[in-house]
Amino acid sequence: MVPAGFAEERVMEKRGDRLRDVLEEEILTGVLRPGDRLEELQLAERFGVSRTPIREALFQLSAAGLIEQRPRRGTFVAEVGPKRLMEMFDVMSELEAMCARLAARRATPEDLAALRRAHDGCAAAAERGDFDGYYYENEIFHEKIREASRNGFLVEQADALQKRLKAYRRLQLRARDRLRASFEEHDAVIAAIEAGDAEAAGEAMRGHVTVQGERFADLLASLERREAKSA
Amino acid sequence: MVPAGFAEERVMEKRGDRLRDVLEEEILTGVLRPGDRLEELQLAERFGVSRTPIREALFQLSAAGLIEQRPRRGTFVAEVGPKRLMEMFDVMSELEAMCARLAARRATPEDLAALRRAHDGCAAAAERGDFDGYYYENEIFHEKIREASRNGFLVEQADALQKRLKAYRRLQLRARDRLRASFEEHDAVIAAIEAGDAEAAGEAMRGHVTVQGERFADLLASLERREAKSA
DNA sequence: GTCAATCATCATGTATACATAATGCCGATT
DNA sequence: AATCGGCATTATGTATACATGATGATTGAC
Repeated sequence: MVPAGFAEERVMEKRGDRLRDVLEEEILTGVLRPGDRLEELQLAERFGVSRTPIREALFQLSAAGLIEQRPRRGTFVAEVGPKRLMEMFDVMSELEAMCARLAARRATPEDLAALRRAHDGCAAAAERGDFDGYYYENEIFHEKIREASRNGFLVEQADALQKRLKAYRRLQLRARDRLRASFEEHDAVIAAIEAGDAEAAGEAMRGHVTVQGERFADLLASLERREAKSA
Repeated sequence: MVPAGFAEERVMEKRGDRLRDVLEEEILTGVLRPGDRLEELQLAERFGVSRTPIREALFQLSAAGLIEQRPRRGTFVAEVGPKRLMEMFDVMSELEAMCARLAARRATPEDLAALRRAHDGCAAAAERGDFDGYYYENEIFHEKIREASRNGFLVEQADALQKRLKAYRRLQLRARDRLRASFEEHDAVIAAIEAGDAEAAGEAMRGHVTVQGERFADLLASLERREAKSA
């Protein structure tokens, strides 16, 4: 029987956990690209460890959906087609909408202040046409809304799914008008949350995420068509 | 590079996968109860394998949220408190509501027929006051709605979360009136889906799942209070 | 020259051996 | 008597050795 309550115990991290973080980062940033093979021996040599912790890391990434393990065949960075990407964004939209609805009902004054700061950060980045900056501030904005939902489990789920989708961010179109449109959508969301209008907040957020997903999926589809033609 | 399309390849299952299934079943059915310790050596001996595939199984269960691994300390069947259980049911409600909404829009005639059959199964079980039977038919009903959403990713997420919650089903109250109330809620859901009213279907489903979650959480809270008192 | 079957190669799956940190016992000290 | 600290124990973390199935290259038949 394990004691019911365990506060902040500083726990030694396993090698596998650190390796997972490194590999995850490389997948999310595109150093490792969808379809790439991950060979255990090669990774073991690269990191100077045995295969055992490597396998642990791979299992964790596989469970997170970032890689795909095919027994006896090897493991590969997950490839997501347009159809599935759309499905994932549909769910993401819903989770984010739920966060926004709950945030509208439960956000504390501190939550609202943090949210407003993040929004201002987006504004500044949009103003100067700073795409990378906007991307960064945008993540904070969404994160603050999630936190304001005051549902820890929901936050975990949303974060996990966002990670899976993040690997496809490099498909993002860098259109100036999209930057402004995104910001205006944020504006509608934050206004609804501050007004305590849960339904409006949810709807605004759903639309905001969905349009982003559609753009990704369209672009991905066109890329795949091009590849198919050239192959 | 992995081939883009891989049809039905019969793949050999790993031992770890089979072990995961066995342990999962034992957790979901309550043979292994929240807080129970899982010792690798002991499990290895029990199943007649080495620790390696046992560890694989544990990693998978850990990722699924069914167990908790604390480095150097051991692994335990996950314990979920009332607060977190409520959070999880809130998310479950939302996912199921989303399934219902999508089902109302996209269900094929075959989907609707299967759904109706499942509903009739529930009716029969409720009629004869068969709690176990209703539980079984109820699962099919929900599963059919999920399938009718035609969003494979959503179905996966909903299934995964349902598994995590399933471990708490033994808390279910066996009240006859709850059986009838549940059935009537189902009736509202299926009516809205058949009518193609997405919003109504979603709302009906949300309420249906939420009320169930509240009952679980209340019961769990009362159990924990009792334990705390006796300790 | 093409195709298919056989076999060598190698990455993955599994077992075992070794390393190390957490746990609990026991005795010494206050 | 109670508490602290050291030591033995043991389960987990890691490395290595062995087993096995997938891959593809070679060879032979047509």
